[in-house]
Amino acid sequence: MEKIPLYEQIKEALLGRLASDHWRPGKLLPSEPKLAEEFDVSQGTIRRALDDLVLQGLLVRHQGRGTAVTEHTPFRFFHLFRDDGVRELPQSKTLRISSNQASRTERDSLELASGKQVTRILRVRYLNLEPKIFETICVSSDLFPGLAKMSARDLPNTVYRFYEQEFGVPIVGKRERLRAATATKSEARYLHVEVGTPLLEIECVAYSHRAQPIEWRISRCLTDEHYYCNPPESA
Amino acid sequence: MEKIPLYEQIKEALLGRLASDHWRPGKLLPSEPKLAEEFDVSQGTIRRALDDLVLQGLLVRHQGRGTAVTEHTPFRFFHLFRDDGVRELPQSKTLRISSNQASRTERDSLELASGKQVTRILRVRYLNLEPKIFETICVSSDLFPGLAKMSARDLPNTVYRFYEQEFGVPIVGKRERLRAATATKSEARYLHVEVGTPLLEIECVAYSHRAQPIEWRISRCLTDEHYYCNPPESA
DNA sequence: CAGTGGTCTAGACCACGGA
DNA sequence: CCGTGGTCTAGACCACTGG
Repeated sequence: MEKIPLYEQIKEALLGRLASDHWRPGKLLPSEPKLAEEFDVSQGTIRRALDDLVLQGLLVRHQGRGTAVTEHTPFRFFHLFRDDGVRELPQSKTLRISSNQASRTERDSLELASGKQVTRILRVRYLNLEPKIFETICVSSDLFPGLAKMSARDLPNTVYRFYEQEFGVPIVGKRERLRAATATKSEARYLHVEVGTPLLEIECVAYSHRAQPIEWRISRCLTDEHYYCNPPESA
Repeated sequence: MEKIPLYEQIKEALLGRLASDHWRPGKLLPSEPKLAEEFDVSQGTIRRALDDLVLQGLLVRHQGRGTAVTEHTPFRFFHLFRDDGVRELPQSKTLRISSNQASRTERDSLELASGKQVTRILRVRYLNLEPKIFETICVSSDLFPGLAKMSARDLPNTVYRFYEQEFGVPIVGKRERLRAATATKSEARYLHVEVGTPLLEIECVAYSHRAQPIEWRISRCLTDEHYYCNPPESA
């Protein structure tokens, strides 16, 4: 019936260990010969599986050292660049954390059953000390218990690392949809611009292993001094 | 001194043949054993080189048939989707083709020496019969001789295929920068909207083999019924 | 130095496509 | 049916990292 290649099965098995906190980011995996022995396949087959995961960005190889779980750099999923090409680390100020029943759109994006609760985060992000991004984040309350009761003050700048360390939920990919929009009254106030100023709207679903949607986010960005780049530049 | 892997050298050699019109899109390459014999390496090394080129999107494999040069689908580099997720083929109306000395920005984007000539194309693109994109295209006149003297009527809908077939210049990759903007008076007229309507600006450099920049393009898009997607969806 | 991943080989068997 | 690419093996040698 099934003719799934060995290396695919091994990828699945490794994904399982990555999904559970079996291996933490930065940690070295067993060496290729070890894995080959464990799965009872040749080293070449292990390499094929690892190569795929490296390509997906989940693993990093270092000749002479070993293969490690990728550490999240804050830039990994941040696609805004300053006009001169430099990437800046955004500072975030959380405005509000609240919890409520998921809307239709939220349920669709996060693949939730109707009636489920979501936690929403509202925040402003600063680039070079100026407010540039107005952001709404939405996650399933089930996956992030206690998040709704946190103080806005305690939420870190970059939440993906936080998701992983506090809730054991790794973000490994995302899908973004972009549109042009204009600033609402509230956005205009927070971003220090006039109502109607053009904004770049980034609607984004972040995924964990096996394409499970974790976070739905809408970022509305001032692009007077920055641009969104695809694919991300090296610098 | 040199420690370039064999498969990298082979990739280079194959790229050379792809760049010259040695092999045309859709054409089958020699089989792996043939190539292995020709380059005097093992089949595994050939596979490694081909795998890389497939990953770059230059080649396509078909089990039982062979390895072929990728044919350009009009969608390959078109990232706009209708709100319901469907991709439409844009219709284009060319407004003007002209030739002039390259500006500073154009020289930088296309890596041209100062004083070089460029050919500019101005056009409007339609989605579902409605004008949605106002586009400026800029290419080196040296690479596209005679293009400036063409009639706007004779320019096809999708130019990348045209570049390749008429001028032997294949487009294999691009880099896009996105910003939010507002419609100028001229854009407003062509797109049937009011001045100040928000537009998604896509500034894009298209590359040929070995990262040679070929085309610089600015598309200003109405995103009232469409969105830009990264990464591109399957559908 | 021992152990890691990086490259390369020579072979095997299988799944698929076309004549 | 043969030739194609797809998977898998077992082993070689090299380059790099760390102690």
